[in-house]
Amino acid sequence: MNKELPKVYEPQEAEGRIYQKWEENGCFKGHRDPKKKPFTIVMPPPNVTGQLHMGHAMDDSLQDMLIRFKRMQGYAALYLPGTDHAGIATQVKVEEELRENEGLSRYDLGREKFLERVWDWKAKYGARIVAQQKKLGISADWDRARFTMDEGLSRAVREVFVSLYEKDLIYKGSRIINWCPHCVTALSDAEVEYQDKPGHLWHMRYPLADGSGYLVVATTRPETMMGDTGVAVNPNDERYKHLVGKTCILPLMDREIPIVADEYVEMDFGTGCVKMTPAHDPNDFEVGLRHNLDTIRVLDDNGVVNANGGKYQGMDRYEARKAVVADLEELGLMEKIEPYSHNVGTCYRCHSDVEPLISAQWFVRMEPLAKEALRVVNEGEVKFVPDRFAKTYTNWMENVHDWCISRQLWWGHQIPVWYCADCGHMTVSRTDPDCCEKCHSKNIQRDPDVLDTWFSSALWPFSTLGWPDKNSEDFKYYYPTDVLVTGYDIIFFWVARMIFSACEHTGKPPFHTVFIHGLVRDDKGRKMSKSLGNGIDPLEIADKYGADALRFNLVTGNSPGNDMRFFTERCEAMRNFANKIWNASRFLMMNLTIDKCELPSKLELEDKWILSKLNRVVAEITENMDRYELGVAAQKIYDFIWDDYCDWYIELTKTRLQGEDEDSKVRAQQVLCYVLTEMLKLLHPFMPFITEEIWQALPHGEGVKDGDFLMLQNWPVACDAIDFPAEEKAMELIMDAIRAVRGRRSEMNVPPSKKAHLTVATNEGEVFALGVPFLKKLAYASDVEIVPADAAPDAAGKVAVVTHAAQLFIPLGELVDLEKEKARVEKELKKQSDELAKLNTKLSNPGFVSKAPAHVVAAEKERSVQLTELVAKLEEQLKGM
RNA sequence: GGGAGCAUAGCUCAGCUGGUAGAGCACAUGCCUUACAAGCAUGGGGUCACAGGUUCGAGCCCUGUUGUUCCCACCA
Repeated sequence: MNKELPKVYEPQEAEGRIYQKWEENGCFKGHRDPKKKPFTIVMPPPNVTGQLHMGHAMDDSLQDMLIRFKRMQGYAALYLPGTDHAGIATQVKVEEELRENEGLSRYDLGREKFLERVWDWKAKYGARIVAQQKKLGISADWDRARFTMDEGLSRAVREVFVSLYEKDLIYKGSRIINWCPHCVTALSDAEVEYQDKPGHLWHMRYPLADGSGYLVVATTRPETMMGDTGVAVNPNDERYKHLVGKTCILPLMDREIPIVADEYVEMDFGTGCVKMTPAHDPNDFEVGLRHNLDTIRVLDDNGVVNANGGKYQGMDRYEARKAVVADLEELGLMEKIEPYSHNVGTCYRCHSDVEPLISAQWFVRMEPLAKEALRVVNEGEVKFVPDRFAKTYTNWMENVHDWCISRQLWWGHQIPVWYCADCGHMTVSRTDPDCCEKCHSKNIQRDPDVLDTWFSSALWPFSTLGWPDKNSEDFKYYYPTDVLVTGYDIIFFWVARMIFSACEHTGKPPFHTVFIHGLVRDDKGRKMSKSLGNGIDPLEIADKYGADALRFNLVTGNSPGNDMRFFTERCEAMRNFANKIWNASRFLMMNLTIDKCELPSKLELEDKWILSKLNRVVAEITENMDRYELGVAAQKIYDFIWDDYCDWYIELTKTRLQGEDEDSKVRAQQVLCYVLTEMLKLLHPFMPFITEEIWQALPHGEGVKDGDFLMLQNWPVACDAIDFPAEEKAMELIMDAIRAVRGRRSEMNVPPSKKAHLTVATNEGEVFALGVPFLKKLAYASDVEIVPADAAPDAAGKVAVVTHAAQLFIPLGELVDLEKEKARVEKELKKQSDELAKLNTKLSNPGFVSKAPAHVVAAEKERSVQLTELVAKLEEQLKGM
């Protein structure tokens, strides 16, 4: 009945085949099962702009590990995938393509035709991303894949917009917003990235209108001066008190502007005089409101000086800066120019400098929404893992400004507002109106703008489940979802907005846990980016080392929330690990005569040892998974498989497998098979492909039918029946002896092929009697003689090794350099007696004995006894040399 | 100006509620031991940034210092 595994595991071949099997058999599908508890993860929808990068690979892998774990634990698991229309990002890409291929702009095509192109793009790249995720083994329910501009999701967007408007939580207003002149659209605060850039502080003279001299203003942005409508000073500034209420002449424009006093001005910065440009600076705007200053916009939507800019009209903002500076210098009005580094806002998509300017836009009123969003986090209804990110979240939420949601783009959810040309009324409606709701004029026009792409992402956890359809079975069963997995870089963009949106519209937080991970960086710690060209393609890695190796690499070696560096060599190590399991399984298959996987009733010492260790590792890994310590869990299964199972247990069973005793042989196979099966389950969330492949080839236990899959087997549960602490300890005594003998032989460069007689002097005779075959095989003993500890042979002419439980003697006298040997024993003795001295100091400390927990004291006492014995043995040994 | 992270072996990083410092890679030595040389065995290598404090006991908790990274914030 033994199927043979191919000699080499080829992930390239196996992964696609296995994935297809899973998919064909509906393994990924979420089923609403009233008898089961749901466990739901909504996938953060990747943009349809391009392809999967390493960050996605990590994000998706972590989610897949959680969902596979929960699925095996018997939850009704739903992993809901999808993609995001990604407003600006996608529109810009399609525009670029259009320009490069056809030399056209979107305006050449017109809105409708252009949008057709974007839909084509979406079809192409959306599909590509899904294919890439499948390569990584992502077990999402693809039949339910959603897109943020699907009909249902668009309905949700519309419902949310209108209902917020009705509650006066959405309004239109003219305010200073962040404007990207390159993308030609408004941006929200979150979409501005501040960069420290070197610039200058220009000190410019503004002559006083009464001809009594001039004052000097300092600015980083001289090109906005045409829009100046005042100069402000601090009311307490003795230098300028006499000027307040007077006016000065705006150079180059010859406009008379007032000098006002406002607390906003810092006396000790610059000159203490600040030019006020209310149309192009948020602070100046506020000051302007307080002092009734005019608002003059001097830059148009493309960042070019407009008709208000006098002779600078038509110049780009940077050209205008140069021209203004040059002209002022010529007029002798430039007092000085200082180098000055300052924070410049840039567009998060194209990194052009953002232009603050006054503009009529739509906003979400944040203060009322933030309240509940803060409460659910503060009261623990939503937990962040690691919890320090809760603070990041609350800090932001406490200081959040109104959210600018309108974008001057075409690709996105068009704002459901119609303006009446006759009465000016705004009709805001869930369904497209054909007339003004107030005056019934047919002369209405829809707002051309679309919504911020994050407006629809904010609804993702419930819009994907059927909301606002109140009768949606999916919504009723799966909502709220369970865990949201994402990087810390989009807490503000997305997590925060999902939380307040869900609270407002569904009355519940969208998930109970936010599992935050860090960024994947390159091997030098730099962010992977297109401009640096240092991105590593996850698909290439998966191709070369296997998706399993890639996933394992991404989950181990870093802790939650911290960035990780990506080393290709580590993938190699993980590939080697996969190979290790493969070969261990292959070895087992080669020796397999059983056709059923079940534990025998009679267990040997080494069987109990491995089972007991397995039992503990099951409990620990399960706990680690429950606590989102995926990296720790992965490390533990790695160690267990490699060290305990492969390096020890398989070696320990070889004698039996190759021996004459049929019963013992079969029982060894049974335990090997059982433990391997359990290990495969534990490893499956991390390495789904190879574990499935091996499991399919193994004989199975009760209840497993043909055509079953490992991915749907039950997660192991720890149980007392295979907990054998005493045997585990006993086995370790033998292993200690083996290690000790190996160490001695290795130091003396004795090859394994040279077997030697081994004498074991011990009080644990019974245990060591069981260990004879292991000592023979693994400690290279020709034969083993066990004597009581007090009957230890004379060490003369022998090499002696000492462990806590035994003294071991090997007659290798002629190979030993006696002086070297003596030095070694002396060193060992010193080490051990130092340790013993330290321990005894501790034990003689009354504070320790009385205050430390009893089990700790007991353990230390026990250790002291053992160490005392060990030291005595070593001293004795040294005496005989 | 606020807030947070990090500092542990040559490198990259783990170290869960304080109780004998770990892994991978690299390095050294010996092994083709019939699953695996993508391997096996053995070994070297750490004042856990610094200074205090709490504790019987600190890599872990507290305070401060230094270095470093990041986030937020309207100082022209």
